[in-house]
Amino acid sequence: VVLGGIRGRVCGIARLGKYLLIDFSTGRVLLAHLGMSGRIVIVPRSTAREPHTHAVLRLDSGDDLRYVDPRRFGALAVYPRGAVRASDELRALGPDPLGGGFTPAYLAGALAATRGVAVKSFLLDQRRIAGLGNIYASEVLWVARIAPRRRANQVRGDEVARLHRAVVDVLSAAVARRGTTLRDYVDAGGEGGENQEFLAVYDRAGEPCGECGARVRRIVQGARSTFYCPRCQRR
DNA sequence: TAACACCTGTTC
DNA sequence: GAACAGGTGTTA
Repeated sequence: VVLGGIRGRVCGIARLGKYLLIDFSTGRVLLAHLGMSGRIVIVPRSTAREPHTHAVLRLDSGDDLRYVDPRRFGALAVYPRGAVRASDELRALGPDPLGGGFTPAYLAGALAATRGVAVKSFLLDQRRIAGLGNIYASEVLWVARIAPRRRANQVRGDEVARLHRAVVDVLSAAVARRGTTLRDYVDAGGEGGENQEFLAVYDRAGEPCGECGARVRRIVQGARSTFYCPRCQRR
């Protein structure tokens, strides 16, 4: 597969929200989003090609960088370096909690600016905060002790401070544990992460809350599963 | 703001 | 066969 004439030396790799940015010495940037089932793997060129391999970059090392995505919800794009930030993909993203700009004051303002949306859905909105997905949204709210159906613009004061800290802590911990592997996720070396062993509520409906022992509940919000503790997260 | 669409694979 | 899955964009 030809990727917009990508060539040259990889001179940097960065992440913004759920987007991976691979910087090439020739002035181009490969933007990748893994969607639900995407993987980027680096394997010897002789390795048999997996089904659903949509793109391959030949590396001088003799390895291939392969983009594999059975469900095809992910995407690849190439931009000149100077045009990446203004691209359709990145233009509207909110601050990344592990980058700059995600402050308690920002969060308070973003929450207050909403109209009636549930705080769980707020956390999933990449225009407000870039990088939280369905797993971490539930985990964040459990850590912050906020009920998922709470209206975002009703979250105030000390709750905002707890929410801000929870967002940063949950994401930092997940990255430190190299991701959450429930089904598909692996890193470029094919290794799964460890964070799934530390999930408090996600995918744990019916199990006791580690804090209070109440049964974790599953509800559906915006067609996505939400998990929470009905005792620890009363409001 | 909710529903649905886009896809394939896994599990019940 | 149905329900479900880590995401997001469009439509009503």
